[in-house]
Amino acid sequence: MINKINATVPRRMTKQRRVILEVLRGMQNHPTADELFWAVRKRLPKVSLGTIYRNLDVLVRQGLVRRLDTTGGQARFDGDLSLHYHVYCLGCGALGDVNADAVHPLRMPASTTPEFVVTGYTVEFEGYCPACRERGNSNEEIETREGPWS
Amino acid sequence: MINKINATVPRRMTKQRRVILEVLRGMQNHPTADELFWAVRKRLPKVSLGTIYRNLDVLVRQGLVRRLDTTGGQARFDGDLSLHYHVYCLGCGALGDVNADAVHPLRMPASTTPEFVVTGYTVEFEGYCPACRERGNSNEEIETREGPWS
DNA sequence: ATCATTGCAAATGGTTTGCAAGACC
DNA sequence: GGTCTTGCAAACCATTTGCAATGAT
Repeated sequence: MINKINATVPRRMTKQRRVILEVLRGMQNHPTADELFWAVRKRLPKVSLGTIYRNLDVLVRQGLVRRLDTTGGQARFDGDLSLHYHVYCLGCGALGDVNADAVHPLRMPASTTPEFVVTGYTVEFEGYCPACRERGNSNEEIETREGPWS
Repeated sequence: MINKINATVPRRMTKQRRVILEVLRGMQNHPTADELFWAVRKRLPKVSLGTIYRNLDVLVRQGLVRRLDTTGGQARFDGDLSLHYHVYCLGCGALGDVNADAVHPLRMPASTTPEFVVTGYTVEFEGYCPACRERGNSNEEIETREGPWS
């Protein structure tokens, strides 16, 4: 979906790179780099976290992996390249998937302050995952919002 | 816009807290904690960065300040509580404002995977600010996206 | 043979926290 | 006066980076 790639992307395929991609594709949890690290370690007991980060960066630049800069600090990674959105769990930080056709596309705003060239947008839904929904309904209070927010 | 607040929020008003809020309200740049720190330092030469962070946290919990978890890692803060959205500059990380009525409200998705209770959403536009637009058009290539993305 | 890539460890950078002294109500 | 808050510094945590050794083409 990215039309132009600015720099040359490494193409060499190492064992680590291949396994990282395979393991990521086999997970549906949108793992953090650290979660992926431990998953990959089961197959390559000597991989280092730095290798995970470096390869994720390469794979993102190759367009084989999506980096999700979700709420909550840690980046998450997605091997599913199809267009879809995500729901962030306000209770535990878990991510869920939202089908693309459930979301009406937004028009680019005609003007901004100051005047940006607007080229795209990001949408992230939020709410509570099945587990946190139960916890939330019993002990804690769930914040609800009256309208859209940013 | 938040209906329930879960914990007791400190109410004591210190000089630092007041000045931090005043300075933030006087800025339109959506400063990072560090930028705000230096701005506040001009008035309170002895404030520490920790105090900035602690007070921003309190002010956010009091509902007097919005924390913006934008792309790019660093949190940014907004003293403007009115409903509006933001544009992120892919070139330099600057933030601009998008008027609320330029954005058609989204419906909450009926179902997600797994089944979340969806309570809200976040929208962030992206593009290039006036300064980076010039730079981008000359030297570097600007990535454009065919459709919405998340 | 060349040069990207690895593992390791140290460095980075934003944010948080422990603590004793000081300020608010 | 009691407790919240401050300044300072150290701690934290996710991520990045320098380097000599290793691996892919």
